Amino acid sequence: MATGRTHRPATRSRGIPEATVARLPLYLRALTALSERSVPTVSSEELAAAAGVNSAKLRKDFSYLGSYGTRGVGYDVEYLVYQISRELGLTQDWPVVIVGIGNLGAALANYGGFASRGFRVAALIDADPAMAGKPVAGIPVQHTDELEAIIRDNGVSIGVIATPAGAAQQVCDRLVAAGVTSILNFAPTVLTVPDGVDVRKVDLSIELQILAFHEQRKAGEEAAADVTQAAGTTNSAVAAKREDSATDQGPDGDVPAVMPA
Amino acid sequence: MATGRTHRPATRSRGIPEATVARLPLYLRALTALSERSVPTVSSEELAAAAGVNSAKLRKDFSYLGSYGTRGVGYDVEYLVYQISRELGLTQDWPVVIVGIGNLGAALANYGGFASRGFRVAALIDADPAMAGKPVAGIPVQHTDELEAIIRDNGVSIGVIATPAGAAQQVCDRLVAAGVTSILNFAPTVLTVPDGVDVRKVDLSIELQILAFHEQRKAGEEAAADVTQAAGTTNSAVAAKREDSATDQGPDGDVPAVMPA
DNA sequence: TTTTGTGAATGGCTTCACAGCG
DNA sequence: CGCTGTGAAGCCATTCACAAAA
Repeated sequence: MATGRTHRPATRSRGIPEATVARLPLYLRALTALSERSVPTVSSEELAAAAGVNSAKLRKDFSYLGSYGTRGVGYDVEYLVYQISRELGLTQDWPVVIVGIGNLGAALANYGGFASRGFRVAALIDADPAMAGKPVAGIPVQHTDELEAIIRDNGVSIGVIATPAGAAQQVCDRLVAAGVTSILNFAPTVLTVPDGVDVRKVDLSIELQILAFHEQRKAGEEAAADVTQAAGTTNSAVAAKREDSATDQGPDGDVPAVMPA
Repeated sequence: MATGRTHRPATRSRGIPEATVARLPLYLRALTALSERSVPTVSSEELAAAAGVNSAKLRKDFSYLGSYGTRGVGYDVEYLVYQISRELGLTQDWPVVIVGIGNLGAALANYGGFASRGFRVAALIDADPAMAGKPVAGIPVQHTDELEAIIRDNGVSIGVIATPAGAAQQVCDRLVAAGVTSILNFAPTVLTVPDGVDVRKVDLSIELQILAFHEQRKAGEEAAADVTQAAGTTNSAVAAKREDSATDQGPDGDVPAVMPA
């Protein structure tokens, strides 16, 4: 952490913790669902349950945004939706390009949640000339040659990389050179970017490996623990309760660690 | 965190920090690349650079696994690959089912990294009867009715949910009831699971929203900061260097927070 | 001399518990 | 009285800096 935070006095204290930022989308989703059911207010307890966090954490998170609740009552759903949307920058709309229209890229292009809150797929880009012009999710694929022009013409600042690992760094460099400052990387590679560019990565095999680690641990403890288990099926039916790790219920979200490298 | 950690004295100290576990796959990938280039040893500095973390963190991480390095020299690549693989449980192979073979499910089925290290797609499952029998990535799709039988017959303990949000909880319940104890969730829903079941989620729109937050902040600071910027293009070409947030280079990975809910 | 392994210091996030407000 | 907002405490992770080993 360097200096920063000198400019813009802002509405309130600047510097929302990263962990909090990572949970805001979760709250927003839960609130949107409540809003659609026309629920007018919600308590920290209820909303926390819907978002899968505990209520103290939620209240602390909201306290960074300001005092938007009413004691003895709870939070106004509509108002909170607006405040969080604004905080996340979703009141404006962000043109996004997806580079690499293979299976995954196509899936992303078709993903509904993309178009919904504040994001708009400005272009699909692929290196395969045979793909050029072919529509995916109603949008014609353009060739990589056009990349720089597309970025500039559309004022794109967020790019999604869904290319094979080998092409990712090169695509990343071109995106950044053309003016992209936020990248969501689905390729299994560590991207190197200049200062001021944010990269987030989504990596299937890493997630699976983390699950495998815990799965293995369960198997080990199960074996060492109760010998109650009859010789039954070969299948590891871990039905027995376990008093291991975290108590917390619901997904805790990620502590993100965005790195303006 | 409850009691736990009574059974199995294990090779060394148990209890590897979650943050460390989340980085092991990253190290493993970097090491595998070195291994393929027949590099015999690597220093913490070099490996850290390849994995995108700093070297002190890497050394501390490895210290939880044991003392696998040689002072003055570094780490033996092959040996480390083996140790980390073993720690992550990748020396055995994990049958995995993917439920929901839409765009995303198909992309996952085709994803190479899946089959590589320790994971095997045991079955593809979809609720659409029209899909049944259709091969995706060389594997015939089976109907949801078969779910329980598939899990049991293949001893599956890891399930991937790629269904629409509305179906996710129901699918999750059936997976868990059939014996699955680890779930990777791509649906934008908070899953409720019994104790002892791990859930990890991958959520595109959350990642984008986090990027939007930082993107918005850049725009704000840019405006307030230098007025140097000529009236030029409408495009927000944030070329200027910034002295904001983290110093660290390379992707920091996620601090995962697996929640045995 | 080089580079690991690790106590100690630091910083951030979560949880607790309760004061304060409606 | 109910529920929010928040200081204080505790926990976990990162970073520092150096002693110890090869």
